[in-house]
Amino acid sequence: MPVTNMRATLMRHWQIMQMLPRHPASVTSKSIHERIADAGYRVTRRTIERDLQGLVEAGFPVVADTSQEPYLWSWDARTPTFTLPTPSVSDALLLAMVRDYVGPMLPPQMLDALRSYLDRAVQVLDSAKSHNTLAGWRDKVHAVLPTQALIAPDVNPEVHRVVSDALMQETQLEITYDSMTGKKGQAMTVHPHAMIHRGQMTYVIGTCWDYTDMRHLALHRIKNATNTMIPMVKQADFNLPAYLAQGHGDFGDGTMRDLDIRVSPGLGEYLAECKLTVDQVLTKVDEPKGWFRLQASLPDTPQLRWWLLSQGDELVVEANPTNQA
Amino acid sequence: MPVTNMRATLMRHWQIMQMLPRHPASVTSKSIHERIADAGYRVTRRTIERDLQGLVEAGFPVVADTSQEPYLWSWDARTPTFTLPTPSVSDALLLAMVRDYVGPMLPPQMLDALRSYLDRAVQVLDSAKSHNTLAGWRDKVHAVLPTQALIAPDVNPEVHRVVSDALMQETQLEITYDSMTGKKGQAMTVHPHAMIHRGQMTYVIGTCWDYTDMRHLALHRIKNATNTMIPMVKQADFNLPAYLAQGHGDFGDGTMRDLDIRVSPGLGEYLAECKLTVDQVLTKVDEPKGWFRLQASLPDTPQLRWWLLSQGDELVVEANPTNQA
DNA sequence: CCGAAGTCCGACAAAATGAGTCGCAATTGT
DNA sequence: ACAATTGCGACTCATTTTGTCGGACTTCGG
Repeated sequence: MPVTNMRATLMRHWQIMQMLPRHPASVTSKSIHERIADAGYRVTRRTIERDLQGLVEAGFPVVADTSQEPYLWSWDARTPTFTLPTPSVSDALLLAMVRDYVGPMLPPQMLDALRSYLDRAVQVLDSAKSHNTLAGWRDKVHAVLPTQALIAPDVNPEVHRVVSDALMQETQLEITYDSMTGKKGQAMTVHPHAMIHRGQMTYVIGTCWDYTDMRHLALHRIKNATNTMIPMVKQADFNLPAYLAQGHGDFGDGTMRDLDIRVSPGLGEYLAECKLTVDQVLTKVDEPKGWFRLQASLPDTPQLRWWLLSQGDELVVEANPTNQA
Repeated sequence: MPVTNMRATLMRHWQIMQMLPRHPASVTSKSIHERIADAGYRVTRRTIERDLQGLVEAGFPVVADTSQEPYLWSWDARTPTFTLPTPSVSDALLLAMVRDYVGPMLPPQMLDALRSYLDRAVQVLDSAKSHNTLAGWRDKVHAVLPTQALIAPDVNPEVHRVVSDALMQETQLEITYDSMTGKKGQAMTVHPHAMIHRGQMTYVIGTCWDYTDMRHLALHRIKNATNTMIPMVKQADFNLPAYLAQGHGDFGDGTMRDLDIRVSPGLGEYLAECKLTVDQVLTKVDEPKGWFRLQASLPDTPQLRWWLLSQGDELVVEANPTNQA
């Protein structure tokens, strides 16, 4: 005597689809049944089995690994990411540009994670072409990078996945590492405490073996990684924000800097619109004709110094640059 | 006599959900019926009506504007973006970092388009916390911006939407524009030819009234925009890549530059991993002890010059900088 | 090598519900 | 004001869904 409410079937299918992971991850019909039951659907296991098969027959890219029992169900590895609601045309246009724009400046693993979403946008645009009068959007939009694009080192996606998992599960890692000093393939046991992205590089911050000092391991220099599933030894006093504030990882140390600079007319007009801080003060000066004086208070970071340097002769630092508030 | 195959209903529901736009855009049951029919589903309009109502009753955030007939159907404006397959934990971790990483350096409209996707990732992580042993992922990951974050000017989302639509539909725009020279709220008729993002700013490239010269209009200076739906007058010889190559928009002009520079030990090691080009040649030199010589051939862009300048005394240009191949 | 436990699947029957049809009332547009 | 559209309740029939059961097969452990 099924207690099926009106549209229970539709919702159940929906839920099942949400539970399926993308290949190579997978789930058994049993675990789906349990989770579906937890969600309040009182149906038989047989029904779940039929549902799964039904999804396949309905044309969804759902696959079962029947080489062993119990069968392992998952979305086909190549399944594009569906999104609902479907992005509107102007959303999609923007997303297509995001891809060109951030692509070159993102670490490659980050881009991989984004790509399936962004590709969806391109799909939408291409399919909208027929409905709408979408004439060649590719020729109409362009993105210019604000920075020089460096080519990021390759990170093995498998390594990235294993390291992320261990980080989240707080388990020990076994890795082989090509150290900067040239030693290749060194085997190490790592207790991962944190992960940071900096520029194009990704680092794991952790301790090795029984040592208590933190080391930075560049992800692209890790050649193999296995998750031992042994709980890691946590350094109780480790705290990422505090650690970074101490100057590790090229962050600012939280001190503010009172900037007082003189900028060229061109840069001045640019900064009037693209502000350095929301409360910056920009005033015209007479000395170099047409120039501006800009005062602002902002965190003192290496990036800021870089930026100041990179402006060349468009910018003159007025007050003592290392003056701190 | 319904000719319903086995899982046709599920697929039809799926299709309908894909057709619904997010509020405030909307569709009528009639247009859905037509498109569903085009997709090969031979069902009555009555069935579509029932389907829509069924989705609401099933708990989907689908809303109908019944204040007038025909009813207007859409996803609720606050509907978060669903994604299928659901991102895995390591995907989601990466996406959560993408948000912190690219957020400050993206033009705000771009970020808006991404946000709903990225928020989904955070959702996944927070919900995974219970299943998995996800202990405080927020304290474990961090992203450091590679560049100084400038605060981008605000763009009216409505303006952005209208301009994008006109660009895609090739129709004329009526806008009011605050020109750089100080003239405020000037009414203009624009024939939009292209849109570019450069740094934090977004520009429409187009002609105004009956003039034939291209103008760059900064999106954040457009205060109002209406799509007249009148077909635009196209400049037949306009071609975005060619136009940009002529130097408009601060692009390179396509010429290559043979770079021959000397870099400090620190920068050299960095560049060994984060290459400027795939075929760069990096060799040790003796002159300044520990320094490297780097040779590479790459497009000559303003960004490259900026980058060269920004390295300060870490870098010495060896050959004639304006030498072109 | 054998048995126990688990898994998949076909078959069957009863119940639920999906879907076509019709007609009426309300809204919209000319 | 009239014609056309639209939404919706009601009715009916047949398709589908779903629980149950049993057989065949797989896996695992001793």
